Amino acid sequence: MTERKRKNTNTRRALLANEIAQAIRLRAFRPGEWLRQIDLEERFQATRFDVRSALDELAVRKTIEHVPNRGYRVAEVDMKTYEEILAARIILEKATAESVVARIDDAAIARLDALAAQFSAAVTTGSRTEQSEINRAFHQFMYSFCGNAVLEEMIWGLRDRGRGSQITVWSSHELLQKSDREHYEMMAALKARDPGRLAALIATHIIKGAPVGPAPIEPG
Amino acid sequence: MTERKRKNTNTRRALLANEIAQAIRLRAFRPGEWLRQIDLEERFQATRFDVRSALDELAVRKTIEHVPNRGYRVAEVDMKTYEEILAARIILEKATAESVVARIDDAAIARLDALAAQFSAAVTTGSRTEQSEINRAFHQFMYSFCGNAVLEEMIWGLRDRGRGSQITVWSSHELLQKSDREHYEMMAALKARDPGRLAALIATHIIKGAPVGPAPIEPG
DNA sequence: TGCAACAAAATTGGCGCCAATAATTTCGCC
DNA sequence: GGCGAAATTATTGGCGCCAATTTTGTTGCA
Repeated sequence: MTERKRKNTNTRRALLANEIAQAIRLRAFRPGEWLRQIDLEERFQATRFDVRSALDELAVRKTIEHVPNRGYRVAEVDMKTYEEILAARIILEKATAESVVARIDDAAIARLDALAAQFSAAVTTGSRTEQSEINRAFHQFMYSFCGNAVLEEMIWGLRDRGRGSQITVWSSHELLQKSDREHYEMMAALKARDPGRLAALIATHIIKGAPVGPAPIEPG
Repeated sequence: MTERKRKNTNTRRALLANEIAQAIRLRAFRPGEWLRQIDLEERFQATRFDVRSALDELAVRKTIEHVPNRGYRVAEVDMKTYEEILAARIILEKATAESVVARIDDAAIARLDALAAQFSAAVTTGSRTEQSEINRAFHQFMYSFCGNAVLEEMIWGLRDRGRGSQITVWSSHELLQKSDREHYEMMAALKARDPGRLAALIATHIIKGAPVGPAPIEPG
């Protein structure tokens, strides 16, 4: 009766899908770029069948887009959808504040402090992808205390989808520093056990991290 | 320049996936039941390949579950996950209240009134699936005015996932009547342009529609 | 020189076959 | 007669092949 464990998500397909998803996250493939199956099977040492399965999965997850008889390309999200994604993220991520404050313990707060410090360091010395990964780790660890796996999953799905926009996440060094500062403000709210303040900070963090105003130009 | 339309979601796969999803929604296949590929290709007159593609898609959407070398079965959501889904639904559906109130027009309110009346009728005369479909139509139409397609999509994804639980949605006739009454209370809040009240009603509607207390026993 | 039609190459995508694995039945032994 | 092991059957799943389609390149004509 104790043997209902093996809920194995299909090993190979999901594995490759995540590899490709990560490559997209790291901007190895840029929004709008075509993903040729032949290139992928060579790059990831996979069979054509696995590549196609993985691409199908990513298409369902809206990470990429499928055009019949043309292939798959990294999803480009238009401005309207991007704003919808941000609005949805604000709703979901704000909603974690209360339970995160309630459940997080001192050890976890210490670990978050360390991650915030890591981000501070990366702001000056690290590469763009390092900054991104540390930032991700910070928020992922914080949200993991909300006690709702379904919610978490949706948040990360949305964050991934948002990458497909033209908006550069930290378009200037000032914004990067602002993000850095806000991390510490969140830590303060956490330590003060103030969920309302944390929620407010999360909202501005999401909005300010991606400025809607002057859209930076992306060279083709 | 006007020809960037054909974002054709893969026709056949998605079509079959939705057919199967609907069958699951209508309880033609019950949670935990195995979906044999041979049966499906006969039932839906599709090739084995299409069946498998559709099943993969549904597995990514968490409507069904894939067990390697065993096949696909309708997802069974455990109690913990079910509560997480409800919590997430409350967050998302409440969040629509403000913009729905702001955007909905009188014609739409009239149409919603009609749907509420249809549901009232179905409470006494209709079948369980009729009730379910009308209820779905009511909420779908209402939420369609929130102006955020991403949000809507997530809401319907969660509602579908929730079907996999052991909980019977309207476990008694009283709960069905309660749902009916609440629809009219929502209409009143809409007409009064009171988003706060609407949000509160949505929350209780979700909680009360699926009682957590006395879990009804399902014969194996 | 520009444009259109045609030909060649490259890429995607449907599908059927058969090996691998699990479920079921049968058979033999205790 | 009950239990376990081996054989049989059923089902899934990996994969390669080739047709359909699109893109690129070329040629001929105005």
